[in-house]
Amino acid sequence: MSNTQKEAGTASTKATPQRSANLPLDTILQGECTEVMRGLPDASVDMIFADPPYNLQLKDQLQRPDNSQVDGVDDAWDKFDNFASYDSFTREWLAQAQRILKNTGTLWVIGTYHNIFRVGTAMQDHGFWLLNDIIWRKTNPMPNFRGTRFTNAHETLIWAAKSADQRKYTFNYNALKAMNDDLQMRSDWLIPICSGKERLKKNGKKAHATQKPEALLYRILMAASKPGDVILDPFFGSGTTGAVSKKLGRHFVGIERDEGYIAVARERIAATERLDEEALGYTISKRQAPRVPFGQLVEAGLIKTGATLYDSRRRHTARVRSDGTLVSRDMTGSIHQIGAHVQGAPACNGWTFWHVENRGDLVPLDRLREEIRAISHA
Amino acid sequence: MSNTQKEAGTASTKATPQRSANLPLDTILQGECTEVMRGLPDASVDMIFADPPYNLQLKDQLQRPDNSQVDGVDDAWDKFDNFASYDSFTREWLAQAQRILKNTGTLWVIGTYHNIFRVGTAMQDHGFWLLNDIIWRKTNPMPNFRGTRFTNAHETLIWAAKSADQRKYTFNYNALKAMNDDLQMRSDWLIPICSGKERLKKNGKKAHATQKPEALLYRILMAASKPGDVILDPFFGSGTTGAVSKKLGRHFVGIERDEGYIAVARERIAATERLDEEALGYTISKRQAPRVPFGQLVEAGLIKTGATLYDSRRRHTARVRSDGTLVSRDMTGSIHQIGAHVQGAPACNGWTFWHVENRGDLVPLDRLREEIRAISHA
DNA sequence: TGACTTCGTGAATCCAGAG
DNA sequence: CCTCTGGATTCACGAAGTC
Repeated sequence: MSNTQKEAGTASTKATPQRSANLPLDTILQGECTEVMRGLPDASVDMIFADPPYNLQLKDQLQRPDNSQVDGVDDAWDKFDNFASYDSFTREWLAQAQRILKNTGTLWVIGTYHNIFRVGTAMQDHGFWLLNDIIWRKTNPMPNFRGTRFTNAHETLIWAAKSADQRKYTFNYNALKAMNDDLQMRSDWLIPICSGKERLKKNGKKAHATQKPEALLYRILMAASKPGDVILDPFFGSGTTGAVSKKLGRHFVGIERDEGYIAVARERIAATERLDEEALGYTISKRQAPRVPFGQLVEAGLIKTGATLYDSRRRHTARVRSDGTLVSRDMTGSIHQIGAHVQGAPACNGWTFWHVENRGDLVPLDRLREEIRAISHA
Repeated sequence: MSNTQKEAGTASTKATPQRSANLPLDTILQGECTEVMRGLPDASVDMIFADPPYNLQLKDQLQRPDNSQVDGVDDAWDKFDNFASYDSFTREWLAQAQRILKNTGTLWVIGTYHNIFRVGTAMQDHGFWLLNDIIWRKTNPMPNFRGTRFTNAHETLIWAAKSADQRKYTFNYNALKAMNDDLQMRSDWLIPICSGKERLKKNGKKAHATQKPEALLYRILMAASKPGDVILDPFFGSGTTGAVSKKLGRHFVGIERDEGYIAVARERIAATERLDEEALGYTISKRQAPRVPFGQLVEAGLIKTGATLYDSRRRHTARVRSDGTLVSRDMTGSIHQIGAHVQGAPACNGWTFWHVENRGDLVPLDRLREEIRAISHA
């Protein structure tokens, strides 16, 4: 720690931020969000979760960029002025977020209709590439007491990659699918609001007005980060991001202005335990598994040269050559090429298309590949 | 019809728009959205539903795992050079929409993450007052075929009043509550996509790439318009807004550029029938229902002078005086005032707070009021 | 007829690595 | 930049065909 950012609880000095060479892990930095972010190194964090102010009472929370006070003028101008200052605030922290994020990293922002449209627009303008907007559906929202509107029963999250050409972001597709009864996870998530024992209290009152449920952060971290990753939360608040990061074996970096919230968050995180390795395990996708060429199955003797392969309905056949290529009636090539060829399809995954016969049953090549992987892993 | 806008099928002339004195009801005006809107009078429509282009930025053809092609939106009307040109397009039609809308009217816009943030920002900048964002959750969305993102399973609607000081907009709270098993309607709506018989075909192919389900428009019109109201749809497309407006006894004004879509929509609307009065009847909002003073219940004998009232947990009591005021230990006043007083609350709805005892059970005053209304209505 | 299977399709910013 | 290739990847619903 060598600059204006300071670890929670230590004294602070106001000075020009100097960029530190590396990140202080699993700590809370006290200070203004944008200012502290300026001190963090380029391309250093794997994921950012941001829960910025929702712009509900802007005058109390924000000032113009030049720190001047917003005057009481007529409503329309006043409103425009508020939006403008909120926008500049948003664009400043987004610019820092984009700089700090690794190329493979993604940004999550949560908000409501008061602010989320402005945040989304700013993200697009900065070149973030939107991947999804996610709807957090609340099982137990506060009703609309006056009967003047619909129950505001959701909040919106925006999930974005660093830029349009960054397509290699972290997304644990299969883990999320597993969490959803083996169906692709959708963009609408049903999660209760934070209440009961999870809700942090201080002197009998809620410690933070907008504490997010851990289940929400759990799903986000499971989806878009890996164990050991560094998660930045520039609006740390009561520390939900830190607590869930610790639970899931991720590192966190929190930024928070309010010393009171920091104290609450530190205590909370200290009381949180990392889940054990078994609980941390998650479904990895085939994409992450080591590549196994088909020829290796022939080499290993799992498939014999000259063996006949069939598709699942025995409508097509091909024979295996010693170099791991296939031959059909009029063509030779890879398992994929021949699979595509016999079907007249533009492409084909030979691993799932072709089968070998075993005591009358057809076994897909994919299963033999799994055996190879299990052996070489052991 | 006296200006550049023209009814569907008639000849058109390009000329400077002159504003017409009144609206051509239940017709489709052919032309560019903003240009045609310039010809419509100020403060003349009760509700606007807008389904603008989403500005999707699709690159290559997408194939399903079975190698079939996805028939994506590649229409010219969805092509914009960049965000700036989409924004100026948006701001132009929004400005007209705001001018044309009655003070009591509301605007609905639908979109996805590709465009909705820009639309929402522009609406706020124009002074529209956002009332809710509504999530249309699709029961049967298209999956993400590549396993690269979450299933994009929803679209977002923004519902807004004309300006922050327009609070007397139309909202049929009770009708919506009745549609939702007597629970307050939430901001997330589960509705299937438009398919099957409802989906309009032309030469065996879908007539419009983005036809909206009638159930969606049904709920919107039930919520935010009254029979006889005028509904404007500046992006009329296949005419879902027109068809549902006719069904529900509303008038529509459609604007559409494409003659082919107009032909489809006209035929569709001609084949649509207005629902009968019984089906049309909906719960009258309590705020619109005739006001029933508490004293009227006393007058009617439903509550006896001197009777004791209780809150639902019998923690507080008050006694009824003959003039319809209540008396607690140290104060007299209306049911609302005394309800607030005994709780130490700033305000209280006495109709739901206070109960009378009936054979040991507590019955809220609200239920007795409903009886009065039923009697006086008959 | 009925149960069962197959096929088509929907507002979609939808691949990664080697050479 | 490019091209080429391996190979990973889908849910709900309606219509039509099959047994």
